Amino acid sequence: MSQRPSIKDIARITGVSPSTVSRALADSPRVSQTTRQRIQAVARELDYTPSLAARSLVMGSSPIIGVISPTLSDPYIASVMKGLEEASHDAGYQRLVASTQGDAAREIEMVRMLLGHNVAGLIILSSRARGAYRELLGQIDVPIIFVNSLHTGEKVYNVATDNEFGGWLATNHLIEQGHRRIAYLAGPAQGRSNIARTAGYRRALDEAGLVFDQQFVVPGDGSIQAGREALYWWLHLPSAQRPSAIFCYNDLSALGLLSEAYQQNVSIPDQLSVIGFDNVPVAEISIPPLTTVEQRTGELGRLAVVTLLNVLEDKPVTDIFLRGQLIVRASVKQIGIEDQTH
Amino acid sequence: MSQRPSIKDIARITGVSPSTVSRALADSPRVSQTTRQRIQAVARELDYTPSLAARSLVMGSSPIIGVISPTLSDPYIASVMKGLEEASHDAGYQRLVASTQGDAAREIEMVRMLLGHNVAGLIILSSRARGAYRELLGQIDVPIIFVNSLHTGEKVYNVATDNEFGGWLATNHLIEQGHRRIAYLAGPAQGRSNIARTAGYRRALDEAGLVFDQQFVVPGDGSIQAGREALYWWLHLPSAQRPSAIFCYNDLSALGLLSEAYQQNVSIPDQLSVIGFDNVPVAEISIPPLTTVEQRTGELGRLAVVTLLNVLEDKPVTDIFLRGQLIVRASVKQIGIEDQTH
DNA sequence: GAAATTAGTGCAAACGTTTGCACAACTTTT
DNA sequence: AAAAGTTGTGCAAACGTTTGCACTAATTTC
Repeated sequence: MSQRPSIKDIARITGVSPSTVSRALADSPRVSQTTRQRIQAVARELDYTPSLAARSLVMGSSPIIGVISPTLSDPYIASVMKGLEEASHDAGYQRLVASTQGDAAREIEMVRMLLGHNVAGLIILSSRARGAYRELLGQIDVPIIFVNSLHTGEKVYNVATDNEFGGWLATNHLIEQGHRRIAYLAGPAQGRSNIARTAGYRRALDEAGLVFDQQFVVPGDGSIQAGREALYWWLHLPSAQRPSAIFCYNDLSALGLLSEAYQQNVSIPDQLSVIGFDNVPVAEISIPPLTTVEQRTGELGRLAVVTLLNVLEDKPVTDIFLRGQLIVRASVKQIGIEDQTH
Repeated sequence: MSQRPSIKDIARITGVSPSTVSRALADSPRVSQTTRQRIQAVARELDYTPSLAARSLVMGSSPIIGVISPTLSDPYIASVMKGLEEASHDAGYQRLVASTQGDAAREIEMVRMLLGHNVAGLIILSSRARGAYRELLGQIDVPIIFVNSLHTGEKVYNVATDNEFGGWLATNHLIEQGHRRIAYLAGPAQGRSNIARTAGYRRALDEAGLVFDQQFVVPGDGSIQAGREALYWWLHLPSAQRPSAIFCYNDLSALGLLSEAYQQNVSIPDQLSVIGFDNVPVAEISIPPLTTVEQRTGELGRLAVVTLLNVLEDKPVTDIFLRGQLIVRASVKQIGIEDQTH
């Protein structure tokens, strides 16, 4: 009641030593069938829960995965978390989750705290702390898995979306649909994923023999608002210079653009084709439904855990780059040759 | 490097006892200025991080809040989490987060695990385990805060959205806009929040002298799909019997309805007014933008932490019921008397 | 039937902290 | 100059486990 029962209480009641209780509860073969059952019965009776603090102290590690994320309120993160949660639970691990609000200093502070808990490993989502790790990484002796941010080091592994490929896939789809004037609504300028998606965009253009035009890269930050502003950018272009299609850094900004287009009576996809990235749940019900490149977020989380577990078990591990598929909906229009010559 | 430095290492280096080191690091006044600084310098030098397991063991509790949630991938939960995270971080607490996939048995398992970690308290979101707690609650000596699910017991407190009020607010708004035939697209039938919103819906009808008609309560589960199906329910009604407005259990199903309406050329709000519940971020960019009742989710999370902290500090605490405001956008149309007489 | 093995159990140390108590060395009070 | 107080430090116990080692008793082997 007031105090949780300990192994000693069980020992006293059953008349054996604490060691025997410990072994019995761990189903050790070194304790007889009968005493084991007696002990387990008493444990159940007392509603015994082991002190994980004590166990962690003596074992030097605990079955907890430390997870660090810049935020918890982003649907992309939420989905990664879900995969993470399922996989870790199945493996008998719990998660200690810390969020950093995108603050690099706080990220490092969190790493230290989690290490103080003897976590078995660390999974870090979309790390914001670039160089800051350099020093720390060497010191840490638990494995670290970075999700969607690339780091190197001993016991450091990566699970990431192949953003370059995704960018290529999206752009290439637009090209295949006949588009020749294709803009890119960018994400956070310094972000790895934005840089990679931009690279994929350029490669697709290059392969199709189209010239890359910096004018067609619209600055943005992945927000709904950025999408809205992109529409005004488009509207203010002389119509002869307007792109016929735009690849958006993410679904959220694509949806913002769609919404504003509707308000301003710009018809999507008739006047402008739009493609997003992520395949968030609501992309399915936008007007028109959004064509996008899926990001296998749940899988990302799941694989991060699998990788971590493999490292812990000394199995061979390699960095993983996940490729998403194109999800074709209705925001991209096929156009003929005549449509694009101005 | 290989082993994290302990308090003993610092003691050895500085030539004092472990006790003194412990006190120095805790900024105890019982240790002299000079030794304190020397010790702290060495600690910083060694990159010392305290073993939280050891501390938790000796102190009998640790600055961790156990959080249990049915899922992590729902935007509503994500937002509550955000408020929770901010408030707890500011108070110097960490969170151990477990999710249950809505499984009551697993929820109880998680409670036990978290207790094994000596958590300072428990915050449980949208609990699915009804009666199952009865027995457990008495045993637990840490405070428990339930968010959006009502429980009673010693050291048990509630922070919840006033769903009855919200249901009333939404329905009343429709009535004020001239609607007389108002449907309700329900959520999970057994869910507390659905029951409360239904009650609010009925009360608003009653107060306006309108008769409640069970035919106008459409079964659903809060999913996008449920919203879609609701539109077909509406379409298949003889037009004379159709409601002019529908209050949806949540935004997600309202958005599903909106999307399907667009596909089927049903004009919202001209043919049907729609109001949601939650005010999720994308409600702002739906077509048309969704009128809804906000749920102050971040606040819910923040208040859960505040309540927990107050209990821990023996301050007086009461259950909290949060009321959200009406967010008027464009999915509800004002209609005159003539429009509703069939 | 003695020797060797096996099965079942207990002892005690260890994990890294915190903290009540004791103690020594000063400093102040009387 | 003795008594009383203050300041800074150390000792040792405690928290709840796990586990190597030792021990006894029963069983098997020769």
